[in-house]
Amino acid sequence: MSEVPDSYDPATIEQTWRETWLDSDVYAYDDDPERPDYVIDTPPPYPTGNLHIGNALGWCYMDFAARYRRLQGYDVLFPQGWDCHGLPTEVKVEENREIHRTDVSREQFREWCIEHTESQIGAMKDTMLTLGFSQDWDHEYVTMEPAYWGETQRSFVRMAEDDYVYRDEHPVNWCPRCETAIADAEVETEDRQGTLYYVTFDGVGNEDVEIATTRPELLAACVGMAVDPDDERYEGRIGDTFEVPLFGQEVELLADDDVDAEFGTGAVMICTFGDKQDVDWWIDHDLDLRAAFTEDGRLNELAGEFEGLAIDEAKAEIATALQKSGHLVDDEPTEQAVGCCWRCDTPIEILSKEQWFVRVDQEEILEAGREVAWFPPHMYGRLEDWTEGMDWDWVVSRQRVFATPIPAWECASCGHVEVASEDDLPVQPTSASPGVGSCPECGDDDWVGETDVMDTWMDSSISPLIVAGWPEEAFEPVQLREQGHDIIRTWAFYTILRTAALTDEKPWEDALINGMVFGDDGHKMSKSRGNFVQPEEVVAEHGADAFRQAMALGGQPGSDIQFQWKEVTSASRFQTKVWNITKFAAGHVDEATTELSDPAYRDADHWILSRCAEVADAVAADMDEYRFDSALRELREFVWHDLADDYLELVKGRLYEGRPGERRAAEHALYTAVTASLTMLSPFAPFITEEAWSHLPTEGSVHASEWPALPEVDPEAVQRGGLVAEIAAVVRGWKSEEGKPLNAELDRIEVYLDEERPLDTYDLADTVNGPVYLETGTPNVELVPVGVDIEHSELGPAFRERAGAVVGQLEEADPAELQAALRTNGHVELEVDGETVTVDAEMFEVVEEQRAESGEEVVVLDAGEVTVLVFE
RNA sequence: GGGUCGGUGGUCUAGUCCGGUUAUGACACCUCCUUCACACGGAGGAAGUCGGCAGUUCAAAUCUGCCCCGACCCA
Repeated sequence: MSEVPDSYDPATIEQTWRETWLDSDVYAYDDDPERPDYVIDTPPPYPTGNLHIGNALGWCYMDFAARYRRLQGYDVLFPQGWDCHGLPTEVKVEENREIHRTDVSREQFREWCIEHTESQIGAMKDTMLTLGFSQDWDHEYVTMEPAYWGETQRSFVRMAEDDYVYRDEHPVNWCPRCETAIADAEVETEDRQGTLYYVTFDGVGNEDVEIATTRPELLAACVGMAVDPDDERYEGRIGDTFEVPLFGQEVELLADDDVDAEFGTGAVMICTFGDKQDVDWWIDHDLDLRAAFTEDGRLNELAGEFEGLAIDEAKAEIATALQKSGHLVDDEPTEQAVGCCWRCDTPIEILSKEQWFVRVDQEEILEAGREVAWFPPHMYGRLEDWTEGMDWDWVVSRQRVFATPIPAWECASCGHVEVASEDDLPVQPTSASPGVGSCPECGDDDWVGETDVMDTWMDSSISPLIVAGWPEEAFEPVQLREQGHDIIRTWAFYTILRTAALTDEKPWEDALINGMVFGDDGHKMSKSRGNFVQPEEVVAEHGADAFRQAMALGGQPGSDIQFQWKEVTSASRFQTKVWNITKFAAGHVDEATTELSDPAYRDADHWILSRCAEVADAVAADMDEYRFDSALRELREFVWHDLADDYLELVKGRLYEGRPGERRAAEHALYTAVTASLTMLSPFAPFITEEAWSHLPTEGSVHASEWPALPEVDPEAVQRGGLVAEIAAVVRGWKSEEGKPLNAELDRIEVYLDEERPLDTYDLADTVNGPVYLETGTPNVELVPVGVDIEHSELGPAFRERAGAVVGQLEEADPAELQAALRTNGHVELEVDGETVTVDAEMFEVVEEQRAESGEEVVVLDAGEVTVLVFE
């Protein structure tokens, strides 16, 4: 406890707590067998050096959950990993050092990549600390370290033993710029403007046929032609032979249902390979393989005079040549969907290559996926759609350097492929030999180490296993995975696949999916649009707590949210409120307050404590469902209106000049409500709540406190307290309307209750600033019936189709007459459509307005179930 | 072309699953109020065809169908 400064300055206070927390163990995972675990499979981000606002949203969600679970008594493990391997770093290093990766040794190149990555990690970690995320940094993992990638290798070895991993030649997606195979998930379809060429294929002993293609550069790889079997234009032509223009190979016309007769001329050429469709036809019709492209996207010797041309050049030159030779009939612009490399946007090719694959067992993945609780639930659909649409196995080998080495060797003598044993790991097969010694097939010992490395997703897709202590410890699903919906088809998909393959388990209990963060104008953030916001900018302006609150309130988790500066403004104002409440409370409570036994609570105290208990339950229910938006809204509502506006105003009198027993009870209730509020707010605003906590007679950190569990209180007292609060609010509202200061003195007020109740007027008198008299019975006022209040749920079902007419009659009738009839008969009778209907008392209420009788110097106020007379 | 999610005062958002007071709150705007935690406050006000059209129902922001618009995913 100490003097509370008048204003709260996030910049200095947040920095102080950041440092304090780093040196403490408030966020440490204790591995305590007494408490239930709450383990988060934190995303290991790619070390770009910049934690953007979209990342920040996901980490806010995890941090809210982690902090909430700690308060609930869980032993929380919130680790942080870094997914280091991959192409972007290789490219960056090549750029920075002005080299090509093949200019230096693999070892040297890896070294430089590691060096580069380390500095990027530092920058992102700083942002995480700035934003107040509560990871346990003793549980940090870095995938480029042998300790990690050795486990990636182990997972590979085990999956090879279980026949999930195999090596084979198969057509794969190939990025000619990155010069590596890539998986389906790494191919993004882009709509591009292309040209559709109409090309004549000369018939060999029969009529010519015209085909349509967007890719004349593939003519050298043409191995067939196809039409729809039902296409009458080609009736009787199936089996005819044609000569491929310019290149001369002869191909046959096939019939296949998959040909779209509407497209172009209805005839297409089949090449190895233009797209996945070509691969299907190639397999179905058992065609030749004519590979016309090199790995760097040029035509090879099959293309004759066009050899060495890049794809774009080849397209243009071959089109020109077709025109000269008279084979180009026509061309027209067309829209086409082009598969591109998601890292570099280069259109991909399909090459047939010897590669390593992971078998995709769709049913196994879906089964595990269904066992996970998805938040929101429809996100499971994304996984299902993607999984069901998978038609190729996952190609996991990459022809790159900075990645986990594939732990395998090929025998130079007999071609036998030897996968490492677990005892060899971690291993660099390019510089070590297999532990097995000589080749088990031929006995030779001339090993060639595998130079291919693994897809980076092979590293990150075992993250839940790693954080859970696999392989030393038997794996059990961890509690939470948080990630964006954009990577369900990759990270979520691969993680479920791998966890099922390696452990036969689902990876997580809950999968919480965040949406994307858009700019203030509702568009995707981009520098060119000028709507780009960095988390650091927001922190500099209003502090991390305000940023975090804005993230929580942007929308419910799962939906895309717009970053709104006004949410930050409003959060900042709320924090001022919290600060002032704390300042006020700190002036009234001390250590003795906390030790008070059996406080002489008055009704207002019972009321606020019971409200607080309700809020604690409601907020916990929201937090359990990851409804951070709704949780924080409820908390703000309570703290601002119930606690500050109503309760504080009610007990000021007692606190400033009450008798000791009653004063101490108010102090105790105030202390209880304020500290409970701080605890509940601490997941959202960890800094200000910690600072506020430290100014109150509390112990330790707010982040080590317990979720409020307030005792049940007498419901009667709560009800009376609520009434007192309402009366105070009504009088306050009236004073304001009259233009009076809120502390304006009143002669007296009279409170009329239906029945005699021991309403606690002590606090009320101080608050309204005048004596309070409790009266029973009817006040000396005029009651003027002014309208009706229809109970639709009673009246509607009773009259069904006539309900509208009945309501109309009731609303038009003179309220005074309705009331008279009701008092005499207990019901009213109305003429509806020439028929007399009876409307019972429970179907409507006559609304009365209370007015002072003429000439009286009194104001009548209506506070729900009571009437208040104010005498000035 | 298929699928998913969304369309609520000027702006953003809750409510929609499970139909029934005056449709929630924030920001901005207007009026009034210095009061011993807070004017970064308090009390009020104005502002909404709940995307459109049909349907179901006594009753629809909420259920059903179709359509329009937007975002994303897939082809």
